[in-house]
Amino acid sequence: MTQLRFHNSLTRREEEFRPLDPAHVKLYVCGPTVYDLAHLGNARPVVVFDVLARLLRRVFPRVTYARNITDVDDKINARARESGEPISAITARTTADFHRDMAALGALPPDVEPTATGHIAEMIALTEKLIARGHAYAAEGHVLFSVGSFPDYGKLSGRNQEELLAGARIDVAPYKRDPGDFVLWKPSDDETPGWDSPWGRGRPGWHIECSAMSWRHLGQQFDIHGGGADLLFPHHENEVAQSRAAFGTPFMAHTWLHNGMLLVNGEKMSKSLGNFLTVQDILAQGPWAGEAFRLLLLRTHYRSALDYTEAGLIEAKAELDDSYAMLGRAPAVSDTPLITEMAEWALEPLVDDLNTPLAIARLRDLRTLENSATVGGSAAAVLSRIGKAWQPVPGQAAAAFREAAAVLGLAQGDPRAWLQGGDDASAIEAAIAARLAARAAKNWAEADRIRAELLAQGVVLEDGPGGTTWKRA
RNA sequence: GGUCCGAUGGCCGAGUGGUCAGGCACAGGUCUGCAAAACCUGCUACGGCGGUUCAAUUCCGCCUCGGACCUCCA
Repeated sequence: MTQLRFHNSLTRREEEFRPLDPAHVKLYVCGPTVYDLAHLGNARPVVVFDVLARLLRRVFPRVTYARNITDVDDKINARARESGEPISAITARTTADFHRDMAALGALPPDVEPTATGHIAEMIALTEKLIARGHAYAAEGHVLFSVGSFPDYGKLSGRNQEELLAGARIDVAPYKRDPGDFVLWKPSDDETPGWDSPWGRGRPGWHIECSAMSWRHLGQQFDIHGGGADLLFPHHENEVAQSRAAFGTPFMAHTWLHNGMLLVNGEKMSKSLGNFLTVQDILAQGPWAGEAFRLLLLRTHYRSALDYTEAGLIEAKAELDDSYAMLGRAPAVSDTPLITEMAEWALEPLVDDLNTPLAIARLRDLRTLENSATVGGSAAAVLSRIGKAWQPVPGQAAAAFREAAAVLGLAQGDPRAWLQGGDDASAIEAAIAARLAARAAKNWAEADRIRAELLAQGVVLEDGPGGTTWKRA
């Protein structure tokens, strides 16, 4: 079995991944708070952990991937007050938008997608456990987690409690015993969503929901917990404290993975800064944009910061154009050990902390191998560089490319649809036929005029030995 | 102020104690009626200063710059 390695935020080291149960791997990722359209930064963990889930499914017999929907939150309440739109309408619409946007980025749905409002009972149960074990206390209608009761608090984010307080930009609520204590449950007035609880009508704090939902769907302890690096503290730190303190366990998730931030113009994209681009903004650029953005995300290692640029998106599109063109040329072939070997080679970098940039580079090598086989040329340079003696016949490297790219969720579409999709193409075909006639008559001026005319319409012609093909620019 | 991360060629972006990343752009070539596409070739980089070492872009220290986090944040 393939040995995966991940950089574990908990230990700050790369380590071998050993599932608690190799027959059933469990993954939890923090999902969106549904009050507004997903921005580019929201998309990064979705795409990154989608690749992780695909990889895990390839390696292990069973994987459960849980990603929550946070549908109770004060930002949602605030949005409802501003707009007058009912909360349930906001969350339902935003959830649907989220699903649509993530599907456009090629992200498969998680196996389970629990909602916070669907797990109020579990949150209350967890809070009761924490009170019973002396890790939480009720005060003025609130229930607070007592960080002083949990010695390991700060271990995940690598800080001690004194440090946390030193530069804290917070007003400490008077009912807190310790400034670091955080809310598990808080009271709701009549205008605010609330549920009956042992502490009166109220609503959960932010962090408790993930502890409750991961517990319900994955158990007290599970393999991997993922999310954005900005969630490391306080969100994940608090989750760990809640879950471990409630269950008396030595860890919550064994491995913690955090994706780096997506920047725009060198600055973190965030709703509070107002400098965010939505996934919709990207998708509006064309039917190619979702997959191009996915490729853009995966061309940078998940733990690094990624500075989004328009030029990068265009470059990603061009790369997909080339890949689909290659796939479109390649003949269909039956499976062979060589195809499997080439695909495995391309995917090999993923086992080392999800090195998608290197896997993509290898995909490009497979593309070159295919092109040299089908279009013509020498594969010697590539084979020499990668130290392989492969001699694929036309179609084989393309098949390996497809198989490997599937794990990245890329290049799975119909090449013809990618290159020639859009409006009715009959006029283009007619123009090409007219040009072929002109060429046959050696009327180069007319042939070139037609070609220029099509180019002005965004149609690029390519004359090959098998005839003239075209694609939209 | 505290904690952490990063700095690679015109741009993007892997990786490594000593032989190659890769892509884009650019230049030349093969092919083509000319192009385009494809293939080939070139473009020999690792922020600064010290240290360890036979050898440092890679390890260590300091510095500079950038970014993230310090209870809204993916």
